[in-house]
Amino acid sequence: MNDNYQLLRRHFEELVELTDEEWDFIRPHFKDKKLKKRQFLIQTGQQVEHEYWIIKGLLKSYAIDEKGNEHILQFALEQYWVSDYNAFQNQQPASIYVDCIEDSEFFALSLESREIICKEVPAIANFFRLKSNNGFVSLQKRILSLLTQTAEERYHALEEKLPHLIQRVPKKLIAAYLGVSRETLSRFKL
Amino acid sequence: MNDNYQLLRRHFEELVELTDEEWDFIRPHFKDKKLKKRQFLIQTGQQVEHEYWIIKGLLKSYAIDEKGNEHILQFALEQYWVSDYNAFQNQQPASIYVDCIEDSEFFALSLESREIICKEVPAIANFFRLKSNNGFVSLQKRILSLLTQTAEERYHALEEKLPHLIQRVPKKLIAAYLGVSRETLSRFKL
DNA sequence: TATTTTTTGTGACCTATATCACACCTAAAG
DNA sequence: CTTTAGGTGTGATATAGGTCACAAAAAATA
Repeated sequence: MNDNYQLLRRHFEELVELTDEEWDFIRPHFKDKKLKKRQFLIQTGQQVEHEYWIIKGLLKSYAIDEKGNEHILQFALEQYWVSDYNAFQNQQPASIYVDCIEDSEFFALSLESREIICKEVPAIANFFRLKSNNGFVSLQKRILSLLTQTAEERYHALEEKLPHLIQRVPKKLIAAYLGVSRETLSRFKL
Repeated sequence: MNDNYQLLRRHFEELVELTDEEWDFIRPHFKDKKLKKRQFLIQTGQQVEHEYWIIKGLLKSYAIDEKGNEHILQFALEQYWVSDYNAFQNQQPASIYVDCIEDSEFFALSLESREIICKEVPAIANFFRLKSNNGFVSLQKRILSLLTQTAEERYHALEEKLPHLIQRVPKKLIAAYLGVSRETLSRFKL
């Protein structure tokens, strides 16, 4: 339990420095939460009061289109942050789902808590700024991959980037992430 | 000229509050720059020392694939920020191009300047954090549109979001942004 | 104005990927 | 164990969209 907070502190310290006093101030703002496989962290229409840092487990954030097809925005692994950021930041009803692919454990941070710790501890504001910048860059890369690569090339790129993930989740979810049908995905590989 | 700085100040003040002293501190970090149509702001391989706030004009940021096709990441209009953020933040060689679709004018902010003003003026750190969060959310929406919509649906969505833009740039650039060939784009519309 | 370059439309044809249908297999649940 | 629900592979066929080719229109430049 305590170890998990240590993990979180180290996560912050990958990008910024924190004094013990600063850490003591921010630590209580993170609330532990656990969910089992197939349980929802966020559902469309709901208010989104938190963002979550994943201690253990695996989740997916996704939208469902009119035809009922699932389209995955993000696979969220250990040490990742996840939420419906549009809903969270702009305090609007959620427009995506987030649920657990495996039993998972997180730290929940509310919007008020985030604003408080960002205000009181400039290093944390910087952490979130840098984190968000990195997230922005990752999404740009994904957009370029959707614009420039074939589904098969995207599959191989993912295989290279997160080899572990492909073993860990059903192929149909990989397909829903890559933007290709399960059948077509099953026809490439090798 | 002075007016442009006023515009920038107002742009910051859409998200955060600034005192006159804070503004006087940050203002000199923004350097005026102008380019004409077809000139490059950033080219692949170059070091990227600045991000830019657009006072006037229109630019595109894009990648070129092996077949020589252009894929547009962003159209950057007045009041938008643009750079190769991966290259800028991680101080790596640029992997995209940014050039002017129209004669343009910007304020350039160096990475050092950004870090200085973020450190000295917490409101500015917050501004960039919020801005980056919003950018992240926009890119997520674009990814979802690429995953869930047909090219024609994406065209109509863009038409609705930025009607003005469609008049302002050649259709082949709209096609390069939507991820569709110019011929196919020319076949929908109405 | 004349001339070159860029943009746009449209036909003919091709290809990646979607969809539907079914069989098999594996893993969880009773 | 046995049963049920997911997960996976593969054929047959349909379709959105790509590619190539050419001509007309519009815009930039001389």
